[in-house]
Amino acid sequence: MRTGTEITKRSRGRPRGFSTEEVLEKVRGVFLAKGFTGASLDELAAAAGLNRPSLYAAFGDKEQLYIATLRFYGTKSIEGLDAILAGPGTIQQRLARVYSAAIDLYTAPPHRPGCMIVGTAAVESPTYPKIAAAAAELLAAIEKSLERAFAASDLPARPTPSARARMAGAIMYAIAIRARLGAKASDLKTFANSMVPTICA
Amino acid sequence: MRTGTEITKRSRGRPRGFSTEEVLEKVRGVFLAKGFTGASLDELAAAAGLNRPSLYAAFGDKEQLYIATLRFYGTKSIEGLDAILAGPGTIQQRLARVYSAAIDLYTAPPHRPGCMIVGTAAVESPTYPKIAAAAAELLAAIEKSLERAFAASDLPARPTPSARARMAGAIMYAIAIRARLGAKASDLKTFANSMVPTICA
DNA sequence: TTGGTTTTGTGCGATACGGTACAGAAATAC
DNA sequence: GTATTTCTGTACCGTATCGCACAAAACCAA
Repeated sequence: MRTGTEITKRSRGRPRGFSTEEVLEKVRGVFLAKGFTGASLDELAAAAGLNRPSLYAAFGDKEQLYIATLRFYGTKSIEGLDAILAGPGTIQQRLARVYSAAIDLYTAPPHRPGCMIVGTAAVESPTYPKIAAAAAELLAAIEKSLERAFAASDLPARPTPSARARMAGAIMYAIAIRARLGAKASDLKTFANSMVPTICA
Repeated sequence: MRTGTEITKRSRGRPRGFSTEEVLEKVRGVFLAKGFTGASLDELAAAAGLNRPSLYAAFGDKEQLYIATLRFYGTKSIEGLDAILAGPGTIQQRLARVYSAAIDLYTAPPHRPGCMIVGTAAVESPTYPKIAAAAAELLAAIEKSLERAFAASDLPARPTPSARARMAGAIMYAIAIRARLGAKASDLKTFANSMVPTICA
């Protein structure tokens, strides 16, 4: 918890020329396209609009910057997920909306990036345990969010909400993979729509 | 098809001190653990037991070596998949056997590597289109294999065999992701077993 | 104004990387 | 035996990489 952007205003020295969130947002694009290992600090700094030493001073090394970006991305995504699931309509309609929104993000031009967790964090897991832990934590949070929605729905008690959540999550991860490998958005939407009734059976 | 290991025996000059398949098998371990970008030619050559120039002469650059490894891995995997699906038992039993075998491979020590396509090829897709194409081709072949098995089963005509295959594939990819992020084999097997009746409903 | 404090940006250094040239070694063809 | 062809291994090149020193700049407190 070292946010220190809003509250901590009494900075003694020269103030920063950037906001942490803005930097993470810009850097995310590079990490999402190239992955953690494939993204160079030069590219990251250029995308963020600042120099390597500034990046380094603000976030530590590349791994910490990546994890901060991943957490930022994940938190935002889960907020979006919660928002859709808290919206109107049947659980089927809300789940379909979740998939539709995810597919739009996953297949966004020009890179069809898929999901940052599934598409870039997974590959680094054996080498960087901290990345693996952060990614696993985020996937768990995603499934918790889904589980809450299923538990609050009027679906039959079996399968359990957590089993439904694991299944719904699995479908989402598979969509992310196929998007990154080039699948068309329309095919993914057809697939997602065909899965919603099964998940909610 | 440039096998040239068994048939082509009339090599004019000095014979190779290695077999293509052996090298691909050894190199696969490095690519699987580190990914394409993360694996260095030094590591790959050391794992293969030969020097960089020999690797380079035999396979071209790193990308070609990776794609050859991916195709080799994928072809072997699909052969194994076909073999299990052609075995005895109900389609439910055979599908459960497929997942069980996959989970054993995906959670093998020491790295819990998951699947090479899902775990390492996906991240490179935006940067290396040829890798993306090879990976997508392999996933399509996996789903074709599953589709044949469903078509030959006595399951209801709806959902269609191809829809069942996409779903079964999606569950497999999700398992691969979660394995690489550290999920326990037992949890994955529980999940897989819970999905088999749904896929075969 | 003066001193203290933090950020910025240039520039550097050490290393690791992918890829290759080149000479020697091991086999076959004649 | 000699020539030819192919593979092996050392040694190397240019580049890109991560990470950091260091001085100048921008701000606050007194």
